[in-house]
Amino acid sequence: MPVARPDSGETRVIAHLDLDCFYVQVEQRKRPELRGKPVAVVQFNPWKGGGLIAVSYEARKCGVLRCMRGDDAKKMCPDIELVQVPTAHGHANVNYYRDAGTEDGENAMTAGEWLCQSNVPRCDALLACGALIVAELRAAVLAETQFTCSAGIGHNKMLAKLTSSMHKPAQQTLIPSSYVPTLLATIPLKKIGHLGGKLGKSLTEDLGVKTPGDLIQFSKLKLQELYGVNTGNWLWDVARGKNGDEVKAKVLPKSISCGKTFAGRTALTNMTSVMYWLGEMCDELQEKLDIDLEVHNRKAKLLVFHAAVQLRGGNPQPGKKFPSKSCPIRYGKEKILADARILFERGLRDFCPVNKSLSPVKGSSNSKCEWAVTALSIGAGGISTIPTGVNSITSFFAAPPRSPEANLSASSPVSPTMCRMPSSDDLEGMAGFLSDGVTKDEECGTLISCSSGERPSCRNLFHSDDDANPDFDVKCTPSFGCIGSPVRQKSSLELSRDHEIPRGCIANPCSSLDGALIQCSPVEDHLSVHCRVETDSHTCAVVSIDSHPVDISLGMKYEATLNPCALGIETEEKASGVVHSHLARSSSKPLAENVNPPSSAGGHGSLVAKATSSPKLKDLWQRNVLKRPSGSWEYRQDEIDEEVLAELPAEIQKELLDSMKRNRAVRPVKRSNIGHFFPSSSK
DNA sequence: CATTGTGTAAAT
DNA sequence: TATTTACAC
Repeated sequence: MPVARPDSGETRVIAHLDLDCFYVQVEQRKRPELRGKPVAVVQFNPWKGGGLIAVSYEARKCGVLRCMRGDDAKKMCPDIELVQVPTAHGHANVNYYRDAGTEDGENAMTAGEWLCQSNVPRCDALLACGALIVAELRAAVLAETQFTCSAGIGHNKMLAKLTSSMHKPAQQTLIPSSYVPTLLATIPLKKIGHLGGKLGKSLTEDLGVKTPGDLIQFSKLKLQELYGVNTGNWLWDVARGKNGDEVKAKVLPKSISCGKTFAGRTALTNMTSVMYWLGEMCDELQEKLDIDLEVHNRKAKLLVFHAAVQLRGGNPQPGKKFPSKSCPIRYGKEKILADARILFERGLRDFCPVNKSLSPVKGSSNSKCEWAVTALSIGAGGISTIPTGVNSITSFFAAPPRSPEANLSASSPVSPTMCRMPSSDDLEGMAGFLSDGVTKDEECGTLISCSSGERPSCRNLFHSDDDANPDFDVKCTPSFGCIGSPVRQKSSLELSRDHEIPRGCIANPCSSLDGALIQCSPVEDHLSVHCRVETDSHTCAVVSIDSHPVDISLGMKYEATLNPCALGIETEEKASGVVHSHLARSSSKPLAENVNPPSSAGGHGSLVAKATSSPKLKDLWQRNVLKRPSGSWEYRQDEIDEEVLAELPAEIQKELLDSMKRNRAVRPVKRSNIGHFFPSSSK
């Protein structure tokens, strides 16, 4: 069947979704009286009121910026509410509640209006279709989580990311191809990903380039000469709003680390305090590793140590940095601590002037060489799935890694094998896969990819907290095609629950709930939190609670039905217990990696929690998750709201309807399945 | 003294 | 390979 393709190479529709000042929204949901107010979330730090890590839009109007100190924010905006990240604070006042971000921009057009203009090219009409879907998706996110998000819709990742932040909060922006040159000539260069640092600066200094559009005057050759072939080509594309990056799956972290800084007078100047803090961090690291082992069945291979150290006395060579050190990792708090100490001392020997070579006397000061540690960090790298089958036998008999000291003299240790990086072949397979309209996440948002005539699909939201772009002020004009707020805002009206989805270090105990049911189903990537749970049989299970309607609190009793599919067991099993701690890692992974073997008692694995709340939400859940064989959050064309469909021009409506018929005829039953995650096997 | 703490990826 | 550097959120 002949489909008219635009002659431009770019036919993709990519959307980028981004939660608005996410930490603030979490606090506001917990304390509704904070809604509509200037609020900032501060990271714990007694110095000058802590550092701001998220700022509400009301507070931004006063000029409050992320990364200011709490005290300064208070000066600029005396009414600001500063909420501490890790502290549990619980006065639940029922005050007025104002939903943020419901107001549309004055001159914003609806997607339908914009689409009905006569001069809209076909490729941009596709964008508008995507925009309608994204508006629905955002409304669904709001309904399920109470969080607003913003979105950008464009022909590639770069444009989608760029525009997602243009009309925050709670709005979305579509970037038609015709507007790209104007936009690129308008915005600061640093708004483009990877140009926010030194490369962007040198571009401005070397070439006087202030906007991405300024780059267009330089030949590909010139850019290649100055910045290398790869970067040169990339820059040449940037100038034209082109970007070939594919929407890739969010994968599990490949490393886990802990770090702390000791600024100014808090710097550590003796071995005792260094060992104290290293001990804390090693404990924390080991706990994270335990969790990763339980949840993902993975182990790390490498221990990496880094510190920032100042030399006080002697001859502090300017510019010399404390070296990073690494060694094979040995699991266990004490072992990690012992090895970290060795790595630290090894670094000190390299770092300190030779003539002052020191071997710090245990537990005493470092009188021989006056150093001050201003930062410590330890990490575990080379994390990969534990080998199974035959390999597990060999690894069972393999000698565990020795301490780094032992390694000095002994034969070479087992060398850590890093995770294989995707090759270009992989990426090619992925490209075909993606053009089928399957969605994959990236680290800071959800990207939705759909191509003409295919069923657009999307998967759930992943959080990001980057919307600090106060200087980013592009006006919304009709020709720009700004498409205002959630189309289906109404779907949030009947929500009156008080659920909580903590994330990251916001792991406060949540408000109570009764009768929460934890139901098992395969986990996809979501905004999520893991809870360690004690089952009746004293087995530790780790539960991954998803971004679905759910209330979780520490100490909460739960009942769980363990999904045979997710756990690799034959029949359904029951488990119950108490939520025991919040963990601070969001997770996302292909379904297959989520399968854990059952343990001897009770079993453990990743579960999805589901609360029995309002009928409306229950319906949402059932429609969007339970019926999906893979648990993915797929959007079916024939489930697009009729009102949304009606907004489209007749021509597009017809095309959508036809394509639905085709899909039904060709694939009567099949929806998304996990085969999509394995492009290499299908191609 | 003071943009923390994490994490990825590529260069060297 | 080990370490450093750059970048992002």
